[in-house]
Amino acid sequence: MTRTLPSQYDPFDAEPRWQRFWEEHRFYTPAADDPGEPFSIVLPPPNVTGSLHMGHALCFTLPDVVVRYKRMKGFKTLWIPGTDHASIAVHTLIEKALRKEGTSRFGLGREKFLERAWAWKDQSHGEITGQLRRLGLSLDWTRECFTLDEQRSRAVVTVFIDLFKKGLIYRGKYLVNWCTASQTAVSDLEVDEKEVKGHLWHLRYPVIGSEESLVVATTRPETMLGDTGIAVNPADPRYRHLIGREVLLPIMNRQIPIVGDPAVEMDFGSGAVKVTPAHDQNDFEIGERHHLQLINLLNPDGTYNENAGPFAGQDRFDVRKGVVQLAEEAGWLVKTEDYTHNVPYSERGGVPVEPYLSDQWFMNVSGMAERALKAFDEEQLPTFVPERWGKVYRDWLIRLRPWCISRQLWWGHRIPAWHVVGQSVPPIVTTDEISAYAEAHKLYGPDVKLERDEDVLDTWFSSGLWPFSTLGWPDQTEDFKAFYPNSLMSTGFDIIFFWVARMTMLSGEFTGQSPFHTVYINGLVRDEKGQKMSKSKGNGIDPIELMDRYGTDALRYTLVREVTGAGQDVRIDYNRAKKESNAVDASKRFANKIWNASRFVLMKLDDLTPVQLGAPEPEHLDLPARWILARLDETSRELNTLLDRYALGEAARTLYEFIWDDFCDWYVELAKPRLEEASTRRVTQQVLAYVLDHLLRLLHPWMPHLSEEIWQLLHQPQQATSISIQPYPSGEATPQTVPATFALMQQVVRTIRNLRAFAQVPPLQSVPEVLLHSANPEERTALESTRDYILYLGRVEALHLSEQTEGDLKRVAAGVTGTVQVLLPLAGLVDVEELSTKLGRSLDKLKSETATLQGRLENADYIQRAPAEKVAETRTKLTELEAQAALLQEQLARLV
RNA sequence: GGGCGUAUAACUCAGCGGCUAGAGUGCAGUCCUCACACGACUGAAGUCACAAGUUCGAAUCUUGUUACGCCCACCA
Repeated sequence: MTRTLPSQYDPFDAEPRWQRFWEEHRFYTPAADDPGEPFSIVLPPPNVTGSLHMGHALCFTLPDVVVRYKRMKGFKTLWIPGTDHASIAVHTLIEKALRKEGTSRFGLGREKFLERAWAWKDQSHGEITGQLRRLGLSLDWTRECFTLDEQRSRAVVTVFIDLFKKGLIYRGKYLVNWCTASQTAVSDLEVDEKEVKGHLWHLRYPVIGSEESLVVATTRPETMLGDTGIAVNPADPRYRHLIGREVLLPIMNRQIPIVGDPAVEMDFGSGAVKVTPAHDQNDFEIGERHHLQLINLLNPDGTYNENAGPFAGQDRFDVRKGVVQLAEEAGWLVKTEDYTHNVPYSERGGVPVEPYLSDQWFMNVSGMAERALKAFDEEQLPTFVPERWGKVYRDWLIRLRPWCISRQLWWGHRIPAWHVVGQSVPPIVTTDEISAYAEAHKLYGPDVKLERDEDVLDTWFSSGLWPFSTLGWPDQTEDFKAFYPNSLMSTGFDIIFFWVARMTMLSGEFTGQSPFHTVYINGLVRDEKGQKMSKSKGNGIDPIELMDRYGTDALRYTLVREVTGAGQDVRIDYNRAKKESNAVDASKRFANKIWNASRFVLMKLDDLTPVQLGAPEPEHLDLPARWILARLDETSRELNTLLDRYALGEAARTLYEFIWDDFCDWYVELAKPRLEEASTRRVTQQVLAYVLDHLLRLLHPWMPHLSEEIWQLLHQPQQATSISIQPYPSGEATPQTVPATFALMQQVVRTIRNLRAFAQVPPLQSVPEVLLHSANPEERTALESTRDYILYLGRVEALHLSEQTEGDLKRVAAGVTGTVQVLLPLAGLVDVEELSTKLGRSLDKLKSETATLQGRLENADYIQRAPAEKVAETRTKLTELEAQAALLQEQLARLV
């Protein structure tokens, strides 16, 4: 009885089946006290802003390959999934929706707004977790987290209070990047510079008590209304004498001082700079150094306030026009130049950000950064793969500035601080309102009234705690003890600053160690034109579309296979109209190839499992069996080495070659006749079953569903188990060398096939005989031992082995491989001319090769300096090539 | 202004001191062989961007040049 399987693999049937199976049976849910060395990792939480894109698919599939490998290697493996509340992103989405409905968050109120946000989150979360499952990731869903859930919120509050008590979180009036669209502060990292064609306006301010005047250049003339100083370089001979004097600021008619500051570039513009400390970061710093006044001109919505004199109430862009017009009319506009410069835009709001003076919460991270630097420099923690990203990380840590952690939004972790109404005293920072009042009463008497701070925390505050908050911290849970620190973090290089650095800093502060040992940095996914996929460009490819067409395993395999040097970008060819991708299609065909090879094996096993068949016994093995088993071990060893180095793509390619070239094209073909013969059937079954079993395990990290499907068919397990928890082949059990005779046989077969094609013999037609000539007796013995294989694979009826060339070469197709001459006698005359050309070309190539090698050997330096083994190698090679050339020459000679 | 990456077959990419520089796709030829036409076999296809250097030996290391791409930075 044989099993009948469809001739095409159907991923759409198999994949959801195994995904449910894995989750139901909790193969990926380790207990904290399970035996084994831990291997732990957390999923970089996707934003609940919508659905996943190709970048996610790549970023999550890569670690899944590692995680599945480690689990099979016997590690106690934990991979925790989760999602991120994405404060500003979700907030912006909801506000956009409200605007369409003709209202705003202020019209709706905080409570209703948050209801909307939670509803949005639920929907997006459902979509995302569905996609994560569809990708076949071996996540432990029983431990799923959300950055805004109760336990994670506890971690956030704990950290906030602690850092506040240490004085590392503080509140103050500082210049922040203000997004006038979402009316919140944003961090430096959330600002994108855009090149904009603007103007450089030169304005003249008269120096008081002098005939002189100073010309300043500016790209934002409207800010002159808030100027409180002029700065020049103290080394500048043009202006040195004016330091300490004052100019009269037009429009506002304010007297403002001229100060000397080395930050001023003498070569740029006029060499004199207007200083607006409340509206420019540089100016703010100059202002601090020289105790200049701060005048805020801006309202949160981007209009100018009462400090703007005649321009109060106007929008910032209108004020610019107004000021320029006034300057022109009054004659203090010296000139206007076209000027292309970078303008900071709010990443989320899409409008130019304004440096804005406001009350914000900050985190002083300098101490934490120092600690992270020390861990990196002294212990290589974390270790970056590839290494070069470590430098990027390091440079960033050195230049860190205080982190603005407050956002004037509603969706997020509300800051746990209560302000005392009507009193200018420090806020009370604590866990909840009741304890806030308790403390307030103690400090300020029974009548105080408190108001909770309106702001929420930057999203990255909670993400920064992710490696340990997901393990239950601040509680000292069993999970935390067993699985912290994490073994690996896999993420894109674009968030090394946003995220990786913040995790290492906060982890150092709160857990005393690096949150993870290794950081694996993956590249971007690019589209068919090589452009970065992004929502704004609309060139994203939905991974679901590719999975719908080709199956999950095909997509996974493609993504990983295309990743070569880790951190390199991945380009997916894609025909948008047809929704087709050659690369993914190739992987699908690989999957189908494996399916069919397995189908063949299963049909030939007489319904016996590998266990029932027993392992192949070394003493009964023939050459092909010894060869494929040795190649299996060799491949296993290579895969282990490569995977340990995170060379996931290279490992994928190595396995591909083994499965397709060695197993399918050579071993399975040779197994066919041996299965027909009673005496060799059993051992061949054993080898086929054994190799299939092991190659499936080798394959499992990349193609979990396909490998599981076949493995289950092969083993017919009586109880629920999974290939994903079977040992990964190490290749160390039988470290045999690959038999060289097999390679000789392959060469001869290839040459025969080549000659057949040359003589236009159809693939299925047998040729009556082939003559092999070799002067080497050992080689003849080796060839003799592979006679059957050559006959079968070459479709030859008879093989004549001899020491010397014989026969009429006008009636043969001839070729040479190594030192073996292969002659294929033909029924008719060969096209002598064509054969001569062909052989002549081979000979020319050989001769140039030979010349190269000869030249090398004639070089005394080479003999002296190159390693002896290389020299010996060259000699052997040369002898071989010369013999080959001689054979070819002889053939050619006999042709004419 | 600093820093990084990439340039190899028509296309997408491997190889990163010593194999006759490889794969997949595409192309050409022969075949629907009882696992697979999502397949088998065979073939054609390359000044390894350019230049100089180091080395016995360079696609591979160094320097420079060119082209493309990315990151960081307070020249108003």
